[in-house]
Amino acid sequence: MPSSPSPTSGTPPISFSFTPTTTGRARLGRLATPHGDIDTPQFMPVGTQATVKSLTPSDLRNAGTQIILGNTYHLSLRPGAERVARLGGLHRFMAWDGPILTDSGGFQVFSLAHLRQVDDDGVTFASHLDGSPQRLTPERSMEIQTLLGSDIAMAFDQLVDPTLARAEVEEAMVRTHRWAERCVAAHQRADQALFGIIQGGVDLQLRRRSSTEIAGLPFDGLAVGGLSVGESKAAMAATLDVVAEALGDDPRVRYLMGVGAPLDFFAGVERGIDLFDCVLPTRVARNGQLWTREGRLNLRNARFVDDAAPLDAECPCETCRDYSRAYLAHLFRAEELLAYRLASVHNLTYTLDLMRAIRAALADGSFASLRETVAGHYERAGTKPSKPPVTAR
RNA sequence: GGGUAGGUUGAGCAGGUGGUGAGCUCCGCUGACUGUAGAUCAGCCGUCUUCGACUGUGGGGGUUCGAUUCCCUCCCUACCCA
Repeated sequence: MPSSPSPTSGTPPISFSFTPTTTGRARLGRLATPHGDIDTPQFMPVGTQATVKSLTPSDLRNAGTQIILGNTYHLSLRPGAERVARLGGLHRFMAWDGPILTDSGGFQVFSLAHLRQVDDDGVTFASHLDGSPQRLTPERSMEIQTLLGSDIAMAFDQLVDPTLARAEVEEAMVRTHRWAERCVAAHQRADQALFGIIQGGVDLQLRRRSSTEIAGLPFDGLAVGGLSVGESKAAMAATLDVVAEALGDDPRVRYLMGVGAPLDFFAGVERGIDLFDCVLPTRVARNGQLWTREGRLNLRNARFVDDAAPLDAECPCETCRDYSRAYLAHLFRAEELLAYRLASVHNLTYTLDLMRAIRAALADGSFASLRETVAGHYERAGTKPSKPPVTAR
């Protein structure tokens, strides 16, 4: 059956090389793409609609971004994949000349569950913009991603709530496998990589099976999907362990989709994950939550209105270099647009610096102590007191 | 001086022509956010000993079993006329 040849003929669109480390299954690597190289482990900011919200490509570069994400579903609705292609492709359209990975629309099967119907051939969405029917199939998803011209395309998958009955999780997984074969068959471009996605919820048997199935296809990279959707940290870790075990010494790059909380990086990296993406750093930034070496700060809190200190004294970003917490607190209260940019610049810089620190720690064997340090930051301000004591100042 | 419309919990408003005014929107306080329908959402937002109780409709007085509502008077605001 899927003994089809590699979708690429001649030189592969990407190449990945890595060296193992002394830290669990963690590895240090380098991923070469048509638009540049990426150090791994690496974090990819999410730019769903051809923009990482509130940031320019130059902001992204300054924060240390090496690769970003775009989205099939959103861009096909607006402005339209064919239009993007006519305008020179996604890189040119959004003026980002670094690598781009496009998601397949699979996540919207989950996040827009109330707006779609799934069948074995594909998914019909009621557009969240105007309600018009929109059909997404593995073939159309491949076509859209080709039109967008990303460096890395993702297979079209179905993810489900892992707490559903096993039969439902399995059904979505099996469907994902069939779609994966169709994506491989439909994917034509030689200069675009294609990653497969492992599903199976938090059922370890299903995950093992899915890992083997997806790894059996000629994908350029392997992704773990369907996690960080509400399951426990322990369940995510156990699932990643099983996947890592099943993949064995498979040399392809490994991508954990949708994970981006500081401590989650450590859990992924030590289980062999090379790539992460997440909306979390940028989304929470826009909502006033800043990640710092003092933990999570909610800049909307009254305690910051007179705070002349920078967000994070050790952070090199523009926000921390030039502005005070009091100023940011003011911007958030006044709903000034600059708040969103300055906050996003910081959280992204923080996140990418953390990934860099993780790579350095892997290189010198200090991963465990780095994790302890970061955990300390978030234990203080990150854990929510169930009932805060009456505070007197 | 005369007239009109008003004075409701920080602000702005609903409501209320005799029988529970704590209802809304801002502001404010707190929390959430993990392949982005979210620069969004949720809770709280008079006081207290907070599964309840109390106070409160500009001030004062009157009628009434009962007044935010009716009557008298005073004060304040906006506008109109002198």
